[in-house]
Amino acid sequence: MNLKAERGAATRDKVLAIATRLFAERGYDDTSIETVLQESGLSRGALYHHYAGKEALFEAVLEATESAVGVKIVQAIRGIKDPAAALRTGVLAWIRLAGDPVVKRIVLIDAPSVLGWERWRALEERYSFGMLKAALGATGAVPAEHLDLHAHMLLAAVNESALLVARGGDHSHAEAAVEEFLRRLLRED
Amino acid sequence: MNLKAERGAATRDKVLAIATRLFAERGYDDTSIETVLQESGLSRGALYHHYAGKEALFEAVLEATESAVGVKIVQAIRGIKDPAAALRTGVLAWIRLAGDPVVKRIVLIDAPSVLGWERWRALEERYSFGMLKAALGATGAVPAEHLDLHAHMLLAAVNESALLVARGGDHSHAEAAVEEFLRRLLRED
DNA sequence: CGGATTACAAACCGACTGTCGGTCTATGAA
DNA sequence: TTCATAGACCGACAGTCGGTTTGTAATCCG
Repeated sequence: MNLKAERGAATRDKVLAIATRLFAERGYDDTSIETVLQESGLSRGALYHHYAGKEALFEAVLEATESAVGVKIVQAIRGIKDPAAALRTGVLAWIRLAGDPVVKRIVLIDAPSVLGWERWRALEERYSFGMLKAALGATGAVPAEHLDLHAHMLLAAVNESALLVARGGDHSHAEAAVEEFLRRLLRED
Repeated sequence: MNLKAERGAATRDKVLAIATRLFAERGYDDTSIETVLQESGLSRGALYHHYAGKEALFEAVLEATESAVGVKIVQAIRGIKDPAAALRTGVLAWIRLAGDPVVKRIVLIDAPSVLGWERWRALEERYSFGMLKAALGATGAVPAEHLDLHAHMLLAAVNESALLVARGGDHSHAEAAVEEFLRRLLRED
């Protein structure tokens, strides 16, 4: 189980990379399996052998993207002791990452409607949301009974500003606004 | 130009009502024009005569929904003098309205990916966002240079909690959390 | 070696969106 | 009253797309 498995994995990776690019460029709806097939030189049968369908392919793309983003955010806050500082740093890192058109389109725009809100939420729980909730909880600035909801609202707020930045807003101005927003939420100053 | 125009308007309204229900129940992708035709008893040609395509039909549905929501929110805050109270009341009203599956699915989930983020934003500007920005500005609690971004973040946060409630969360608990969130943002207490 | 499994190929199917030529009828001017 | 026009509506059709099925070659393993 070596040569075959490796070939399969290589094919999956190739399709994943191409699909990621296409989904990011054109969005889910306007990306046809046909195009993925053409650009990868693969046959229908091969693709459907590795992925159950278009939606499953998108889910794999989403998962890979979220995972990559998660790793970068962890790197950004590594070594920061003060919980509030870690939260602020992580949030700003996330905003910069979400500026990437790939992240923007796949994670923030298409994911909820393609997977359905429920499944999207479950996936977010394992990535951005999970991290943010932990970081927010560590600051102790929010009453425990509201932690979950506040984390959700904060993430949504941060995602929105990330989209605004990606749309072409003033980067540093947006970051300043987010920092102010955070200060108010944590009742700092 | 009376009988004809009326017939046309009646047909448009009928299609709009049926499409609204179907889009809300099944989502944009899983709603076929075919089904809309069946349920309305209309022909393909007739529908495409009134609406340029599936996307245009969705946009009309979205616009009608947003408009109806806007009217209800205006009613809810009518007569309230204190800006902060008006903001709080409007936000809570919006959360309750967004609990409606129709609003949830059409406005909050499908709209961004169907219209594309840009066009969705432009439409929101004329409805929920516009109102919220005005209300937030009236409180004077947020520095002018951050008003726009704070309004965006606040709306996103509120929308998220609306989705959480619609998903089956504790209604009153969520409202309490949102009120707490708002107090912090406005630096009240 | 030989059956089982895996990777891939290609023809094919049903469903769907959008187009196009055409019909019917209300309207308003001649 | 007549008649040209325009808007409402019809249904066949083409093209595309997602997904299925059947088939083949290579690899793995007992």
